[in-house]
Amino acid sequence: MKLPLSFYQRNDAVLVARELLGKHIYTNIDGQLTGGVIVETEAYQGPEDRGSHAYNHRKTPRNEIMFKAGGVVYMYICYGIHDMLNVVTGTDGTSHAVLIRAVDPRVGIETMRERRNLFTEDTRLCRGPGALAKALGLVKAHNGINLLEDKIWIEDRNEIVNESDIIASARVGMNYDGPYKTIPWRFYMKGNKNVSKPHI
DNA sequence: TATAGGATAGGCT
DNA sequence: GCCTATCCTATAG
Repeated sequence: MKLPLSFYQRNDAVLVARELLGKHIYTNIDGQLTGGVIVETEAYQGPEDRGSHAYNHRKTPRNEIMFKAGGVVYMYICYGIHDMLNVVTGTDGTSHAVLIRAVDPRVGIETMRERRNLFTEDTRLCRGPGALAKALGLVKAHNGINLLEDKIWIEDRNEIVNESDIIASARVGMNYDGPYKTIPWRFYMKGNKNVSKPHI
């Protein structure tokens, strides 16, 4: 059921990002099981990718986990407020990763609402990378956790995702010029209400 | 050591 | 649609 290490350790983060759509992500944190279906991802691929923290082989205390073999989690804080969840991919020494940007919530919805302070039906529950990390109970301290352990993991439940239901577009928040600003490495499920804005 | 700015989200106009 | 909280990190001096 859990995706095997071989899924993550391919040296093609763009392919992994696409294939993570429709997979089920779970966390078991503070005794609470929460999870849902991944509906939006972004790929960050290699030292040439100007959008990546590992651009130009940059390796710092923050991002060194990106250089590990695939199948572990890379967590970092954005804008001083939001914890971001990434899945490290590729073989040892590469710096590929996939940012999980949105989840269709399925399990432990009450727990996720409490963590998010949303107490009614609200499509914002896991919409956006900061939102889903908070709903799933993930913080920077979870950096480096292996996806084959029992704190956070991803399962293939044999749900078919049609190619025609996948939209590829430019990644969000790329504030610089060059080809990596517009390269279509963001993937999301067409029409899904849990996909973050902007819808381009 | 100092400082600018970020792979965002939520609230307000 | 615009504004900004909030703080860690990367980078320059």
